[in-house]
Amino acid sequence: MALRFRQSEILDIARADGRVVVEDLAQRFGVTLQTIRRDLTDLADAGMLDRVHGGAMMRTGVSNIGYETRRRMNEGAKAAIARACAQMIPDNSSMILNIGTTTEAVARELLGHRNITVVTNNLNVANILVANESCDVMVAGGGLRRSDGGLVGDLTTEFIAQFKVDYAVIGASALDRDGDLLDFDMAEVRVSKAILRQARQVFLVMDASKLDRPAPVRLASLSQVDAVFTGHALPNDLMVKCTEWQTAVHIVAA
Amino acid sequence: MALRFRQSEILDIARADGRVVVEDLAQRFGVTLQTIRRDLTDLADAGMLDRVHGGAMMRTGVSNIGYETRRRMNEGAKAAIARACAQMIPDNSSMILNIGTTTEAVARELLGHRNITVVTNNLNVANILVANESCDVMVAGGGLRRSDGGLVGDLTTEFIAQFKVDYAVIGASALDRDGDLLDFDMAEVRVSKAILRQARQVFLVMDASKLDRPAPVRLASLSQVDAVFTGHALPNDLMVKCTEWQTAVHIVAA
DNA sequence: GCGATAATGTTCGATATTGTTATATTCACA
DNA sequence: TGTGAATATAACAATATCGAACATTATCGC
Repeated sequence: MALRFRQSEILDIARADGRVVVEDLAQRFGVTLQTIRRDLTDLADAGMLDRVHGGAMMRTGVSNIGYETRRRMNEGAKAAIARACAQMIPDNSSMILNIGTTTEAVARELLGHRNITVVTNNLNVANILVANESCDVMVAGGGLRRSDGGLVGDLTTEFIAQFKVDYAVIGASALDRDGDLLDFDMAEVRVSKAILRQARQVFLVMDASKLDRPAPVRLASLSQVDAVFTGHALPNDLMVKCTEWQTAVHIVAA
Repeated sequence: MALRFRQSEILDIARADGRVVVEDLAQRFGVTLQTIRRDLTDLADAGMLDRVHGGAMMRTGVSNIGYETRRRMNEGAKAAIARACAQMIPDNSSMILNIGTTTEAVARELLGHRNITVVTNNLNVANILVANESCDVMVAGGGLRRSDGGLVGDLTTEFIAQFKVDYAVIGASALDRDGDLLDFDMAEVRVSKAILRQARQVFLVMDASKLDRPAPVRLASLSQVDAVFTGHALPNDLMVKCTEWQTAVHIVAA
């Protein structure tokens, strides 16, 4: 998009004040409200501003918004998947929960469990489980990623290595046709690998949106997973492999 | 959700003060109570605030009556102390913040600092500083204490030992006449001792209620502290000792 | 100058926000 | 546990803002 003269000035003002008001701009530039609105919609479409009623504002920390959107996505399905997974986890057991909005849903479903120990590198999981008095929460140390409340890094990996738990409940960004679990971030994957090593049983929770989409880093194979909880059936060839691998597949209706 | 102007300001205020009051906001923005309530409900629905009777507060996760009471105690004084302390901490520096409602107040005052690294064993501090995009947050791993969001235990101590920072900002439960800092919990004290070892300068923040009351575990001596920020003057004999020890004492008016 | 194209202005129905009022809830205190 | 005050919710009316369609004006290449 070729920035018009006025538009680039609007951006300057927005950067300085954090926000702009349609009425003010119209007056300042001596044009009609409609013209300013057109400018703002253009700028918003180009992703340089967030349009709001009456004006526009600088982009709010992309992080939170993106995370909120992801959290809302498939909310019902995630809750159902999480419930199915939580039902397989008995009281008086220990587990690790990693990063991901679906594992957070599992944490919510664990609020009623008694006498459990949860190790997590997800700050949101910790915040959720504070409400369960009968749950020991161990927070893994590490650098806080503000996009999703994840704790990642070598220190996190080392921390995880100190535990040995009954269950690992993990999410993944993607699952490809070969049955490989994929993710976007190297540091996060290192932590997740450590989690797999430290758990006697591994549960994968994953909503349907994760099926067959690309992500660069390989985390593990479905063969290393004891049970998958997901919303839609897996492709047939994968189902066959799962049988070979003795990986239980739980398809959960929302 | 597209945040309205007012809503994003409300969020800023909430982040700075930890909470907002419907009546105050209505007055400040010159709108009716109903409008503010609608804003707060929206923000709460979006998961950015927790709605409470009469207003809203930042989500702490830690919802504990005792903790809330402590946090409210001396609120104004704590904020003033925290501000004085934060002013001594420059941009581009690293620091450790430990457990305590006063250190949390310091975290709020650090929301405007640029390019800082904060290591903390306090989940609330981490939750607060998520809002500062220009702040690297390292969360120390360990067992989560739900009474105050503190992370404690040997793992926490080990984690802390891996850092070396410019400043330690610590709170203490009590300060006795000899200038000894005291606390209630052994595990927490071990962590705090580790924090002292890993910092080049030590700041103690403490509201007046901590003066001269009993607590069983000795954490350190004022002589190990570089500067104290507190609300009321220390007893005379202690002031003399502080001069000997070259411990700066900043008395902050609320 | 002329036609084509882009930018702006004008108008108006649709939508979003706020205020107002009446009615429920919740809280603090006895 | 009950009571009054404070606070919250819901419904509706009054404004303000928006977006689209079309008319008008400016700009550009020829």
